[in-house]
Amino acid sequence: MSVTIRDVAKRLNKSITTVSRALDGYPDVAQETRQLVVRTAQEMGYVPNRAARQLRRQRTDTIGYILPTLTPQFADPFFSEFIAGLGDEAALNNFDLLVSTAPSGTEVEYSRYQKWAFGKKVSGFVLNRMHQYDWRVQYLVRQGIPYVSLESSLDQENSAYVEVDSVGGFKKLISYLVGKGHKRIAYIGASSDLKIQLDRFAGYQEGLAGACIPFDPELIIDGNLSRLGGYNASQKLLELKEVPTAITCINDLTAIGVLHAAHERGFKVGQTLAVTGFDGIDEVEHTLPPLTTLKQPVYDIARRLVKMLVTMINGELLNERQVRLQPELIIRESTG
Amino acid sequence: MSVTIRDVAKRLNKSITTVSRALDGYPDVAQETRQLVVRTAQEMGYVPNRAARQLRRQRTDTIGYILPTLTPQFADPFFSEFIAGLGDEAALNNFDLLVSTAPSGTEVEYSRYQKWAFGKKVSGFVLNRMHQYDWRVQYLVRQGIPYVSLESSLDQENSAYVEVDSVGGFKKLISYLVGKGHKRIAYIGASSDLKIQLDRFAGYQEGLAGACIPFDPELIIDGNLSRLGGYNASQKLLELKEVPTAITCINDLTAIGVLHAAHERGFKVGQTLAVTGFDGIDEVEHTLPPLTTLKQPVYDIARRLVKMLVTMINGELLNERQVRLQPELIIRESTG
DNA sequence: TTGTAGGCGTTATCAA
DNA sequence: TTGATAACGCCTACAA
Repeated sequence: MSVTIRDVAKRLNKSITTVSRALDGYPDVAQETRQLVVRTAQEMGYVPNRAARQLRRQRTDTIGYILPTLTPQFADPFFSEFIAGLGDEAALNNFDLLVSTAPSGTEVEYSRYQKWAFGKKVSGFVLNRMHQYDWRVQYLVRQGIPYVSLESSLDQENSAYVEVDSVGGFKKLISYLVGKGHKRIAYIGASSDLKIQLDRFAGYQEGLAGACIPFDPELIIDGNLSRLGGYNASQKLLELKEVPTAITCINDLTAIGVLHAAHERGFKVGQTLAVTGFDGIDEVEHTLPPLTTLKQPVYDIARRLVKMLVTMINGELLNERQVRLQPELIIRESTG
Repeated sequence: MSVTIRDVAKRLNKSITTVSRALDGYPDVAQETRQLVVRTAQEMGYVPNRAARQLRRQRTDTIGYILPTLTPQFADPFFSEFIAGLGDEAALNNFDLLVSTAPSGTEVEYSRYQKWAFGKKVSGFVLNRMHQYDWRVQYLVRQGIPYVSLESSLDQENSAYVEVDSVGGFKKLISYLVGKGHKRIAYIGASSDLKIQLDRFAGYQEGLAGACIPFDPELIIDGNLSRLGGYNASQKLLELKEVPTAITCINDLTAIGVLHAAHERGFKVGQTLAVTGFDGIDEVEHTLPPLTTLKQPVYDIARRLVKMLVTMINGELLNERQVRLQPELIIRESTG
């Protein structure tokens, strides 16, 4: 059995009330008493029992993150960095981080959220991979449970979120490609209810329009956000009678698949074909050739999100509910 | 306020005892009552309060995983897959997964473990990235806290763990390379107190010995397990008067860095230079050229570990405390 | 088969 | 400045 507050109190011949207050830094304890209590507690190795504290305080100091997976075995470096950011910032604020996974948009996902929300296990959620209309937002709003998200959804006006300016970023990217003489620019995206698809695709279209390049639906394919998806999608693009000179991708993973396919078919990426990604995961610094991409500071975003969420949970005022960041265009050899 | 067991009881004009037992599947409640209770609870959206349950039961049904990081911003696909496995299997067993991060071997790491262990927040830990002698094992054994690990350490005879046969795998790999005519085979590893370094390097040495190839210390470098580390380490190897014809790496990330460096220096990987990895992360299926590697089933391993840990926590007998798996040699173009 | 009651370890209210 | 005491929501011996 581990040592409880009662043990400490007994040892000191004090009431548990006093011990509790001394430890929690209430002002109405004698200096002397406080020091004695703190020291003794330390000596005895006392650590408050979380369950008891939570039950009494009616708050858990825990935040939840349910990883949206496409396939069970997925390996996306984006997420390990994201989780590291969440974990670090949570720890810094004396919060715990509860993690689970669930296939996006399924019953399983719903029940996971419900269990944590209703069981009062977490005080708030971090969401990402948002949909244009996202049931998670609607659900949490209805339940009055705090949440923050990476990317916004349209369900709730005043949500707190961090968002990277994908539209602007992609426009910049297209301008850059156009500046290099590209006119036939393809886009490999994802399911159209995903916020990142909407934004990045919009940026793509606006970019083309800005350069007066007509939009060609033949050049748009769904790549499922994965390496394999990019690989397959680009096969089709590279088989067109009129092959594109540039392939832009919704994320880095997709682009990696494209590089693979292009190489197999003998395209010289960076010379006869330009390829770009989005995210800026470490890995694409070392692809062959290194990949031009739009980098978002994933780790910092994760930390920022947690900080915002903690503020909300503590009932404090959030001075900046909507944070908007500019992705950084990193030009590497894949675009010549 | 969310709905409690009391609310359900009141609605049914039953005692909370009956409700509790009906829900937990005790045999001593009437069929009829049970169905009624279950249905009503469902309707009312009742979910047991975890804190209360934990406090009462004196167990947390939570397992902890503290991600060992080298740098804060790290992005290792290995971990996202590992965490997904932990999360899925935990959920399946009605356990929660608490995640944090800490730089390996620091004070911070120690205090994180201590906090979770002492605060009774987790019932057990999953460890990985083991050291030959690992303070975590010693600590947990001393505290009597259940744990399982990916890879073994020497601290405790009878630990429960899952381990991939790195030694055997690497030997097989070396034989394969030797069979292709390689004689000058380099090895990029990591800090020598890591279990994976010990094993994989041992496999490398045994492999050479088996083929009667003398060991050349010039061909051994530390690559820090990262892409950048592999990139830097291979620079040195490729500058030797007598350049190696094959470079084997402790993990896939390292190998990716090597591919990058080799390409920059004009080596044709797969022709004038062979490169191999270890882990079998998805990403290396799409490198240029695709990478020969030893694949371990990360997702399944994670699930298996959780299953073992849960068994231990539940006080049941673990029939197989030491699980040993064979990595699968996947031959791709990077070795010709 | 069902209900009563006590207590898990804390914190908060109130009185001393 | 301190202490007695009552919850928080749940589970479980024990009684009915």
